[in-house]
Amino acid sequence: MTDMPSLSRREREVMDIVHELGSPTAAQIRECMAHPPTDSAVRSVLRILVEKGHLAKEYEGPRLVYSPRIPVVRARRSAMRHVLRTFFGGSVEGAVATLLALEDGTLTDEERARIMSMIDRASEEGR
Amino acid sequence: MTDMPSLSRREREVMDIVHELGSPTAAQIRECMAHPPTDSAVRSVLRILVEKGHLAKEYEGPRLVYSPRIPVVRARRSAMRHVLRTFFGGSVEGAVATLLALEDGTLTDEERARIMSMIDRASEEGR
DNA sequence: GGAGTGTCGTTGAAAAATCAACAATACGTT
DNA sequence: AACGTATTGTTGATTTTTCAACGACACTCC
Repeated sequence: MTDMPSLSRREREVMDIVHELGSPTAAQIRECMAHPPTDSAVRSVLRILVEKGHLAKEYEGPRLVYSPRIPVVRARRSAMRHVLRTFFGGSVEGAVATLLALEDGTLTDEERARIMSMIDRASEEGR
Repeated sequence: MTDMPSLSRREREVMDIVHELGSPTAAQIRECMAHPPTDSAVRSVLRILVEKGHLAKEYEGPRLVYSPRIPVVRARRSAMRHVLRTFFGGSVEGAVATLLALEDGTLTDEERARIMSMIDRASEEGR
């Protein structure tokens, strides 16, 4: 059904960076890597990822950029579902708890309000 | 920033399964794999993971089980922080939104209430 | 006892991934 | 034109990963 784990270590690293940056160039991707190999090495990975159908290559003005072929929304859902499953046993409550406790994610009043109303709406639609 | 993933595809798959199951045996791990290789193949990966210090091997009664050496709480935070960063640009609001929208995570009234109060508490403590 | 079954560990060969060297192209500068 | 620099794509060698084949051990059932 959902066969998509076939990404090597470098391939996954690159995919993550592309998701984080949106539509980066090869050079930008390289800059973001933990231990960047040669420029040509990065290009090899990029070529494979395009061949495998995970990345799209297109000219944005003069420069060549790479972007995910799977819609961001779907990728987000998939990633979130995965951590929910493997680290929180499917408990949305637990997941939200550690999300809120992350020091780097402080909420503004507006954000808090919007999240509240999201929960309200979710419970109204409650199947 | 000190990210040294250093896990191959199979290694990551096994680590995820161990996190999901808690303290599984080698056989249980194999059962959970998408495309399970031989029993001995699984054991090779397990041995590597113990050598690398990612898994601990111990006897639970008569049987040998494997468990993560990094505390679950820390692993959860780390995993959540990673998806928050790479898929949601650090937006807690966005992350909570897709979390609530996941079809497989339906909330009971109690859960909903607890999440609400968690958010309240978070905003009180908030800077 | 011994034949069958389940768990465990290691070895070595095949397959895949990683990467630097290289070649090709484009574009501006002198 | 000739040179330098930046960006791209490919090849092939090295390293890592993946995995089945084995061997050892414990235990059960006949």
